[in-house]
Amino acid sequence: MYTIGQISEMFNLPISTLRYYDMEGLFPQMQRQSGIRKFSENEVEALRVIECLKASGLEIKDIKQFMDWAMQGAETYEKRRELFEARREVIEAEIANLKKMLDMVKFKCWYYETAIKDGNEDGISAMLPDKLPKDIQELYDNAHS
Amino acid sequence: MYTIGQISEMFNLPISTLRYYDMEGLFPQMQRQSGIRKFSENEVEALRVIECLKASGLEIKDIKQFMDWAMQGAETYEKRRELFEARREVIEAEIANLKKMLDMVKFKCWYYETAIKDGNEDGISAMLPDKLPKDIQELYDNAHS
DNA sequence: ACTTGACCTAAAGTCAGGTTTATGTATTAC
DNA sequence: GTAATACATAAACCTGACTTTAGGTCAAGT
Repeated sequence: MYTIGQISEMFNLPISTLRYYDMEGLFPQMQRQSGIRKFSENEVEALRVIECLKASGLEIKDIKQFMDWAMQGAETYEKRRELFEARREVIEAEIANLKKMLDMVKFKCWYYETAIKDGNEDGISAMLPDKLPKDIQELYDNAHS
Repeated sequence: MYTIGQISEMFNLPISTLRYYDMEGLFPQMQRQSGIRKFSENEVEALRVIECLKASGLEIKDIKQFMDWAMQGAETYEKRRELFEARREVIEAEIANLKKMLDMVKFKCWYYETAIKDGNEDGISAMLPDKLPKDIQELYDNAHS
């Protein structure tokens, strides 16, 4: 069992955020001891799920919906499975997009390194759009596709 | 040269968002023809950079800062290089985090598939935390590390 | 001529996701 | 006994990133 302060340190989240999540109903199982929140393994796991659903772009109210389903037991297994299947696709798409963004960023790193070396962007401009060094060309093409 | 409507379709962004970006100073080079915005290749590339910096978590005002640097020419190459190096680290960290979240989501997909098959969560509970099927155990361990 | 559609601005409005403030309680440290 | 620390609540406040509204210009089609 943990206090809100301990959980705040464990997850590196402000106490105010944890209380806000609680108010929004994200810890439907949480117990209290004379008014004080008691976070158990149950809530720790809930927080891991919250972070994961948040990372997938889900809104707080939809995370609450999931918590509500979890309280309803076996009859909502299918809904919960569908939710995670959908989040899986969203996260996979997001990773793919970030990889593309990363290639753009890597290209720009090379771009400015080269501009610093040359003192100007003229040499680079002359190589655009398809006469870049092979590995850089790949980054550029991927970032501009 | 493109109109705001064409750019809106190209990037799948609302016209209002493009005008908002312009108001925030993200297209410092943009020309106008009797009041009407003319997006050139320059602005198209700016927008690609905007999307990439946004994806890396940069705020609009910091993207404007970058655009201001770009207007100042060669003297800000180093600042711009440092910015992209920093964004690179942020994006790499974000991809790593999303991969972890993805493992949690995959674990949960298996969890509910199994719960649906079994009609309850008892069998799964009995396998936790370290007697899961090998491939699932890997997902679980990664998601809980 | 007049309607339609695409553009324009300035200003107000919206929304999610917290954070801060003001006030109070309960336990521990000296 | 009193000061510090950690907890509590309700309600107000804040921020970033848009979006909507209200009003206007301008060119093309019928």
